[in-house]
Amino acid sequence: MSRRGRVASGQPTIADVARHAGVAVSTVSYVLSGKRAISELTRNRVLASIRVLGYHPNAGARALASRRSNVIALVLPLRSGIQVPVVMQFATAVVTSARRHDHDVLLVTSDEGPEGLRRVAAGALVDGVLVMDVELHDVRVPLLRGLGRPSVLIGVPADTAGLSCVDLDFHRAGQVCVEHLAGLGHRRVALLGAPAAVYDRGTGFAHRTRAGVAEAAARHGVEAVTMPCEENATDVRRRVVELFARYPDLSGLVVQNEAAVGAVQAALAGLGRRVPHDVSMVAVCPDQFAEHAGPRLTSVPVPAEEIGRQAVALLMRKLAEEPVPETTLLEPRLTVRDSTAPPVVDTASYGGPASVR
Amino acid sequence: MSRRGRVASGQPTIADVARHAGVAVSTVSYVLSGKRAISELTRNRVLASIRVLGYHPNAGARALASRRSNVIALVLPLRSGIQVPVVMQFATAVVTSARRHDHDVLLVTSDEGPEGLRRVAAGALVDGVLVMDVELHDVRVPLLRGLGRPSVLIGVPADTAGLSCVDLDFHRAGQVCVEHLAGLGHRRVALLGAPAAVYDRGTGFAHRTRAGVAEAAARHGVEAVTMPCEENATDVRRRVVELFARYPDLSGLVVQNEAAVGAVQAALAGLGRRVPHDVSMVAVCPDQFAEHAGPRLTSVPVPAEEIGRQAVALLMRKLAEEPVPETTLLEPRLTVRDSTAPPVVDTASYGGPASVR
DNA sequence: GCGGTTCGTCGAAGCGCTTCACCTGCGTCC
DNA sequence: GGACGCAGGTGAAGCGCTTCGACGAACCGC
Repeated sequence: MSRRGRVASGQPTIADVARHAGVAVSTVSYVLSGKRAISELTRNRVLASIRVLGYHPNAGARALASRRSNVIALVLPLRSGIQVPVVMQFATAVVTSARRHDHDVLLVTSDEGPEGLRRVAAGALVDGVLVMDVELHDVRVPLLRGLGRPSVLIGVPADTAGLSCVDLDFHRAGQVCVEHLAGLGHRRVALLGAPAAVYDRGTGFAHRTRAGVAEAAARHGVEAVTMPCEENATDVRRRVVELFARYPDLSGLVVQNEAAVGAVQAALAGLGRRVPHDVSMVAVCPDQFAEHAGPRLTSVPVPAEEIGRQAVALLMRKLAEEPVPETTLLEPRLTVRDSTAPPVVDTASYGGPASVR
Repeated sequence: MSRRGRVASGQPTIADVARHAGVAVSTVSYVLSGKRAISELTRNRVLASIRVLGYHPNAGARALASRRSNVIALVLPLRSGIQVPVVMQFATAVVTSARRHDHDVLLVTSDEGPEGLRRVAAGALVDGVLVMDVELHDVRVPLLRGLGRPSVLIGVPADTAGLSCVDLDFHRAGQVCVEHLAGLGHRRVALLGAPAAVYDRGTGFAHRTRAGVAEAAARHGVEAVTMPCEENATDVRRRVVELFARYPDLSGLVVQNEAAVGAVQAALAGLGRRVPHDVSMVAVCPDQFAEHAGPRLTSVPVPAEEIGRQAVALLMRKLAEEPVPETTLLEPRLTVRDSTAPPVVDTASYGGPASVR
């Protein structure tokens, strides 16, 4: 007796709607799903009843019957060395895109470990999985392969066989930065990278950028050195000082650590090196950030929003059992602003480090 | 025919477990839920079968039958002026705590508007709701009251009747900062607050802090001015310059804007004002941040983790239909570090602004 | 040794939805 | 004009789980 439905939960059920509209339950279902043709007349009656009763389909019942929860899992990294704002951008892009595809997002943190993934996937709580912050040799990768649910990685592991990955082409990003500096005439550049921990655990983007920098440098006859870099002012300062002590002719800097950019600028100022007069600087950071820095930074943004959108789109295609490419790499885009310039060659007009402090 | 179960989804069902263990389906259920006494022997047989078969209960079926999804919604703010790292801390604390209570977390963004809340709540996708970034007169508040599901707010609206709220006691935090400065002997202080947009939309924490600052100042005979403050270096610099131009005797600063702290320091340095010699500064920011700044900052942290944990605990108690208090305010804790000191009174030994630049 | 408990287990009735098989009428095609 | 297809609708069988009532067996007090 369906009076129970109303008594128990307070929410009207599909049966209430059907009764109110004078049609069968299945008809209501078809109106909602659009999986069958329904006459204009009936459809409108049903929709009216839905509105009048304030009906919302019960997610559990729907998931049980259709074997689809319309929820995807987003596995977020919550450990040291991550770029919190960038992660947040990903997350919001993912949620927004997922909603457009009529899906919700379940937040799973990596500190629950792979077990969390298995739990939500095996229990059919989620239809598919989005994994962020993928390492080159990630423990979750074999698990994903045997999960029995579609998944998309944000980031690219060493072996992509049987997976789908989306990311900025960080190799290319590294190249682009160096090419820009080389084109301006710089002959020695340095990459101030992610924190050491990020390299140590083999995070793809850090390694790929480094490789791209090295490769482009070799190709353009530029000397390139790489240094990991923590995010606190103290460490940044030490790194920068060390860098210029060791390589006095260093004139170009690639900073791939948004959180450290401000500290790098401060450290350079402390050394009396002006940007871009004495040293050029290109940052891998969001455009908004680059715009507000002083001077405005030549930068390559990580298109978090675009990546998140693509990742969701790929996952949806996999859920629909359409074929998708294994790897999707987005082309980096370098925007020239005020922090890069040709190096000073005329030592006579050189107003650099020595004259200040 | 339960062969269908295995064929269709690949996952073993509770019926498979029951058959394998030679017991009734209900017995397996009771083993899992612990809602009835089960003999040690039977329990072990069932648990063994579960392990052997790799059984995971189907979330949809469970939700349908039990009217509990074991999922809570976390409504995150994703708009301008928020403190991204703090929000992230909240989120991770919430996810971690929720997992300890055997719940998962569904991410809902505010930009879907109140409709998103209604959707997940009415559809029984979630059992309860956690709302962040609450405004004094939040449109979601009336909605929450009529939602028919338990909710907990992180932040405190103007009218808390019938709600449950958790937050740092920002009023007290404002007081504590001023009391510390007053105790050191400062006679004119300024609050560099959140971005103007945050005040404009009536976000509780910003208004309460301001009120606390004003009140404590009045009580201690201190002059206090307040200025909203954007997060980019340009605006911060302008504000700081303006502040000291208008109030040359200003010697104490309360900065409630983690993202601006670095820029404030830079601006002060630019004006030739040393911290803490010429101006004392207390920040509302995470301890870790305060520790790494130079000089180390006297600060009041927002205990995001603790608040998140409490919020989840409250929500769980509401789900269990236990009574909970309307408002839970956490006492702020001020840690004295190196950025505050008594003001310079001996003008003879004053080596401040005028002598530099 | 006989009612009354308590313990451990079982069977079956849903939970609210989707989907399949089926039915009816109607226009269409040779 | 009979076979056919199709649009539009119905009923009922699950989906995999929880939970209620029932039931036998063991245990209690007297």
